[in-house]
Amino acid sequence: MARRDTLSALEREVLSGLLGPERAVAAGTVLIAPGDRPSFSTFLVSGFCARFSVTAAGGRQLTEINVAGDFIDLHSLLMRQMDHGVVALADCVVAFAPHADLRRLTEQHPHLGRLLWLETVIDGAIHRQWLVTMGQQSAASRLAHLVCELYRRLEAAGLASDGQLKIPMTQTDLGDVLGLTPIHVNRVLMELRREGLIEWKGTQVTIPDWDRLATFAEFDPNYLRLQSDAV
Amino acid sequence: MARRDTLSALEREVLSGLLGPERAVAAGTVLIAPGDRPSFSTFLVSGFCARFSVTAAGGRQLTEINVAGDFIDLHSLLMRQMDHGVVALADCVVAFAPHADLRRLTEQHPHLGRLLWLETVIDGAIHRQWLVTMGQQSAASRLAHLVCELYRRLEAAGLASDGQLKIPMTQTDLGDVLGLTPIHVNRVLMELRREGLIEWKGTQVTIPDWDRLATFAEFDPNYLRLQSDAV
DNA sequence: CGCCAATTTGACCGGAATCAACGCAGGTGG
DNA sequence: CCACCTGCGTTGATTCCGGTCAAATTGGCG
Repeated sequence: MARRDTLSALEREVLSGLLGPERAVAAGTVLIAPGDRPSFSTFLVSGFCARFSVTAAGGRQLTEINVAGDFIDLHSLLMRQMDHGVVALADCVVAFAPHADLRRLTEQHPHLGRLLWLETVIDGAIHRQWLVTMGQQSAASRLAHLVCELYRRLEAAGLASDGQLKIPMTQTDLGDVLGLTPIHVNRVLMELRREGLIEWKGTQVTIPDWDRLATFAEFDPNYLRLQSDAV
Repeated sequence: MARRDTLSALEREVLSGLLGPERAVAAGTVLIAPGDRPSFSTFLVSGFCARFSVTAAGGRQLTEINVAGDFIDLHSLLMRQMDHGVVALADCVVAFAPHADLRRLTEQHPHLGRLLWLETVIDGAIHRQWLVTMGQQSAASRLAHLVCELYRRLEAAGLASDGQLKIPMTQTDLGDVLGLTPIHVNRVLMELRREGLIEWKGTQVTIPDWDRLATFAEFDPNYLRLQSDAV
């Protein structure tokens, strides 16, 4: 969160005192089920997880990917009952921040409170951008856009550089993000490989030419608000 | 906002002091352009407007519909530069709340601040639900789902009842919400009419059998958080 | 080695886009 | 009053992206 605005020493101390002990979580675990009423918010220390909703037909839609450094259900402080679930896509380490402490923080440290608010607002901006890609872009552009977004976010977290990133997701997971069948994800991925836009082997992904991929994906990082911006 | 939690007399007074004079806005006006850095947030007194993004190919995606009683760019208090625009779909009346006043409010009245925060969090929940319908549902279900959402939200605002609501949107607008061409919106709408799920004449929409429509749309109003819930 | 999950490939199908008209109302001006 | 225009809604013919069904291949791991 420190990358969004400068923090005082006191503020840093308050933040670090917020989180309880760390806990390891295996890939595939449902961290929070839809309909839950958690009394704490979950901070993702490391790993990959995703917000999901399930439809009557059994389909699963992932609505956001969370990476190390994200609060994954901060909004449950305000919206008591979860409208979606959170699943670990890879092995994760998480830590919990009790809602009571978070609420006290917002009252005693308004600036930190605004930073937390900003985090939830950025989640909304990510959702909006995904809506734009879902409604207006081809399957290939959508996949490329997702890779661009993950690269920039992982880079900001110090987990990606030199066009290299790890995406610990199966093609089925990707389909659940993009609203595609895993078969079609595969076809589209092969197409991106043929075009030389992307290399993808296991979880290791390489972007040989960022500008070409970003252009193809119509990716504009503005919505991620990765630069510092006084709040 | 009063419908989300009970407010004290003082809080009601603070809220009502927040808004400047009202201003009428004609249908089609772009209230806020993408990239703007507004110094105030806009409250929609009456009318219909929508958040939108534009793609390189000239496509327009609407990412949320706003109805009377909504703050339409509250998040610009935190996220300075707009990641999207806001357009009036019908004639509207709006009023402005300066960011400076909003910020002071959050510091002096934490409970009201949390209610404002909740409003932005609900925007996120609406975005997530739209992502689910975009990724997992047919065009017909998506259109039905949109009608269900608008009905419940207009009902909460006292603007719909008895299965009757006004939706002042063209089929092109609907296509920009659903990610469809206006031609296909028309075909899908005719299908819903044939099935007796919906009547639609001009802006006047009738839902003859709510349960049947809600089932068809897989609509669960939970995400709208229309009931009161202490924050 | 054998199992199981994930990936890859192929044949075929269907929903939505595209292109092209046509109908219909409200408004405007001669 | 009627000719004309314009935006919106409706319909049809055709194309194509992505889904479905089925199966083969790869690869990690006990």
